[in-house]
Parts: sequence; structure tokens; C-alpha cells
Amino acid sequence: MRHDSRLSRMLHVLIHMDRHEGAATSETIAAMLSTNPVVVRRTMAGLREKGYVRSEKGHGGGWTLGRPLSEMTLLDIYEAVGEPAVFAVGPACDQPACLVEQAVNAALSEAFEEAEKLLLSRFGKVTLADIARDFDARMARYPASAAHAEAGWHS
Amino acid sequence: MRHDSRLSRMLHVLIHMDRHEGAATSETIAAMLSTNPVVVRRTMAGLREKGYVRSEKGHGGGWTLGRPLSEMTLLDIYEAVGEPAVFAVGPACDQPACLVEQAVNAALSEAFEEAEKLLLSRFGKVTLADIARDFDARMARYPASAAHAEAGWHS
DNA sequence: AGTCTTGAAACAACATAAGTTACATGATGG
DNA sequence: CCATCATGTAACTTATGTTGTTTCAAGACT
Repeated sequence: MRHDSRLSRMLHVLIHMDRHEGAATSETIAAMLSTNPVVVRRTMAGLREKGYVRSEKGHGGGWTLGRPLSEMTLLDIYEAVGEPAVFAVGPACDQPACLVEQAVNAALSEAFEEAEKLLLSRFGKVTLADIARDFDARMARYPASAAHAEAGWHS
Repeated sequence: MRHDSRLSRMLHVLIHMDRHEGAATSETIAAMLSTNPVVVRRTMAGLREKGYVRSEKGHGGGWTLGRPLSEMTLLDIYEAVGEPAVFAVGPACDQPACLVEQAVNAALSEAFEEAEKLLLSRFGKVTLADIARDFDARMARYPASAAHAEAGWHS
């Protein structure tokens, strides 16, 4: 089953935007993600609805942050990209009336819900500012990459 | 992203097999899962390799348990069906050299690995006998379903 | 021999994320 | 006010992986 990478991509973009002067166009962002501007708009639309980013049309337009990184958690962004299903494996529903199936699904659901609760609780505690700090630490450790990353945008 | 229901289905089947006299054919099992006999063979093949079930050809052939339910955990079956990816969302790999992407993926991986560890640790502690016991309790609570379920196989 | 059953390959159906094309809408700047 | 730039959105295509189906070979029992 293929991974949904929207959460990861949006986090990536938001941190770059924080280090970037002025608005970033969908095209610029798309190049950074090795993808298409329309995919960027589609995914960013969810973030805009929640106020995490703003978009402007026309000359000098593009995307800007709607609030500081310290006020966005992984959970916020996870929800903004549409709260995709966390798990790739799940209960079957072949014979809903079967008590065996019900017992099986109860056991699985219990375990899955517990793991999801832990995951989302962790997501809620990590801000994008935390990740940006980790980025700074990495940049300090690998000065060779610094110039590249310092520009904010790839290439 | 579509759910992988193989784990749930196999648990369902194994418990029914435990309550069933003699071998169960792929066709019978398929009817129980509202699916196709070939799908059953395909999925059960993984369990056979690990010794959780045995298969016999010819008249009176079919599938039988290879060991008691008390000696199979959810983790065992999860591994036997091919250890599918647990999570439907995952890190992107659009710019592997980008330190921002690396920091993002590190934060995500940490959270995911912790949740996966919890999930699999839970799976390892639940035996199929535990689920069968829960089934018994459910049957006692819903006597109307008892006759249906008592037969072991649906319909 | 004939029938039942698994084993396995090959292919079709289906769902979803991702990518693409095309065009409408709005904002800026000359 | 018009050309240009950028987002907004719909529709379509592609890619990938689970599930379903067809088909036939091979083994086992009567």
C-alpha cells in the first residue's frame, strides 16, 4: 500500500517558507518537492482553510505563513491535510453479524486505537519550530550542506 | 488509501477453524469471508509456511490448524500475512539531500516508530485464544446469535 | 478412472494518491 | 485598461497495491 506523503511534504514546505523572504509561488514550491504546482495548490488548500498559510494572486503573489511555526503542531498539519487514515491495515467487514468477526475486530481496534492515540498525542506535542531547530542543528553539523540549505530553496 | 484486511480475515478464519470439526475447504472459508477460494489459498499460504495451518489435497482435504490458538499471537499472524506496512502515511523523499526534509522525516519517523512499537508489542501479547474467549463471552450475551454462531460457519 | 482439493500463474477490477492539462478568476503594473 | 502573473478548480491520466477471477496443473481419496 502506497504511502500518503502529504503531511511530510507540507511540513517541509512550511519550514522553508519560514526561512524565506516574501511569498513563494506554487511553482517554486513544486520544484522544491519535485512535483507539480497544481498538486501544491491542492494540498495547501487545506492549510489555507485552517489559517496556517495565506495565498495571494497576481504579481508578487504566492504563499505566506499565516502564523509562526511555534504555533503549529504536527497534529495541526495532519488534520489540515485531511486527516488521512493512519493505518494501512484495518478490520475486515465481511460478515458484520458474525460474533467471531466482531471479537476479532474489537481486539484489533483496541490495539490500533491505542497506537493512534499515542501517535496523535505525540504529534500534538511537536511544533514546527521544534523541527526547525533540529534543522538548524543539522546545518551546524554538516557545513557542506549549509550554503545549499541557507538559500532556503533548493537548486 | 485502502485498508489491508488480510490480518483481520485470517484471525477470523483461524478462530472458526478451532471450533470446527475436520478440515475446512478454501471454498467454505471463502463463503465465510464473502470472497474467492483463490484469495483464501493465497493468504493462507503465508500461514502454512509458518506452520499455523496445514493443507491437504483430495477428498476430505482442506485446511486444519497447525497448533492451538493459545500458541498464536496477533503478531505471529501479522508477520505470517506478510508484515504489511502498518501506516498509511509516511515520509516523503523528494529532496533526500535537503536538511529540512531530513529533519521533518526524523520527527515523523520517531513518532511512527514509537507507535508501531506499541502496536506490535500489544499484538505480541494477545493470543487467538484470548479472542476466542471474548467470542464466547459475546455469544453468552447475545443468545439470539448463538445458534447461528454455534454451527461455526456462516449461513 | 473419476472426483475433489490445493498450488500457482496470469489477468482484470477497483480504490486512492499523485501527476497533468486546461481554463477561469483575480491582482498587479505598466 | 490591458497584458501578465498567480491562484482556484475541474477533469483526466498515471501509478501502485489490494482484491477478485479465470484457468490449468498436480496430488489424494474412493
